[in-house]
Amino acid sequence: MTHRTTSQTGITPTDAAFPDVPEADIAEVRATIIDWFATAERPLPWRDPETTAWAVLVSEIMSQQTPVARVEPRWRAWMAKWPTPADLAAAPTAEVLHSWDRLGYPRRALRLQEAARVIAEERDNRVPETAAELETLPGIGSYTAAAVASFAHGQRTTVLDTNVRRVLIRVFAGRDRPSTSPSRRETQWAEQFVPAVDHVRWNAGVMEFGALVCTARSPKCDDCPLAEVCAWNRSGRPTSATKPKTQKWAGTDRQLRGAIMDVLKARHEETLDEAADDRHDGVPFDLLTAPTAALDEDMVESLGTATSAKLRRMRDLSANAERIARLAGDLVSDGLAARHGDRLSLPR
DNA sequence: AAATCGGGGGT
DNA sequence: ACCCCAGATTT
Repeated sequence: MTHRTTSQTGITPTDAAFPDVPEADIAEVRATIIDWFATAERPLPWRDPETTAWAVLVSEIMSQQTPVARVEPRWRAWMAKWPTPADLAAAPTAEVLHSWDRLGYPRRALRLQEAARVIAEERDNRVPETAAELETLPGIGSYTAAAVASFAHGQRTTVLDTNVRRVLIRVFAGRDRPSTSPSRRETQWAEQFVPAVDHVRWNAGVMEFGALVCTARSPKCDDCPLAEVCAWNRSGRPTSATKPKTQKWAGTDRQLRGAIMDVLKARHEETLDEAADDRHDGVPFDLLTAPTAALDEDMVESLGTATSAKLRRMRDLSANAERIARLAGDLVSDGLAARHGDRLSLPR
């Protein structure tokens, strides 16, 4: 017998991992979440009706893998400095990275500026409105594209971040946490929960609910308005297998790059100071007096895909890069250099 | 599918 | 110490 259960549309096949859900349950959860959101919503500045689409986009990029509470002050300063895509597009990359400071994943700052340049130069400084168009921009994947299309443009999209995935998996599938990354099947499954109307408030509300109530670590099930409907709660909140261990920090490429960034950002500040004083005559060229343009290249080189092999290449090919590598090595000498001699080869 | 990419704060 | 955070991109 081959009869598989199908959803009411007859289009989406289902399995035990992503089961069919009665329409009555979906309706109840939608209403509960939207009502809860109306009373519990955090007053995040990018939710202000006056906020531009570009400002929403910036908030989403900054929020990738970064707690919203940490993003908020940084977003305010960033938007005050570069209010439009054209403003960011015209900024020196060194200044962009310096302003990004320690938000983490500095490659996001580079992609954001690349996206700003595309929008400014090819799209008349206007943020695309559809998720498909947004996803063609650098640094914008499926989540960010859906979020910007929904929150900035009111489009009906399926916003599937870590919060939404956790809520849906618990409430409708009875498991404690989603897989590492969403499958195509999961995305299709999640689409059915997005209502035809109020989809923006659903998207924002279910995300907020995951951030404030249905949290990963200590979910507030005792005070949860979905406790009676939630499949996970009803089945006793079983826990699944442990996730793979998180990557080490000490002694890795990431730590070295962080040290390099610290050096370069400090030198960048000194460069700006000296430029203001107009007294860098006769000072030999080194990292302390390198012009901003040179720092641009070096800072970019030290980011993202710069592997330890690449750093070795930098040291060999560029006198300036050699100084950077040496400075970075000095900075972490107690850790990396001590364990690996004078090489910048690092453990994985 | 698995690796890689930062940094900080909560537990 | 370990886990998690409004993920994206490369291998």
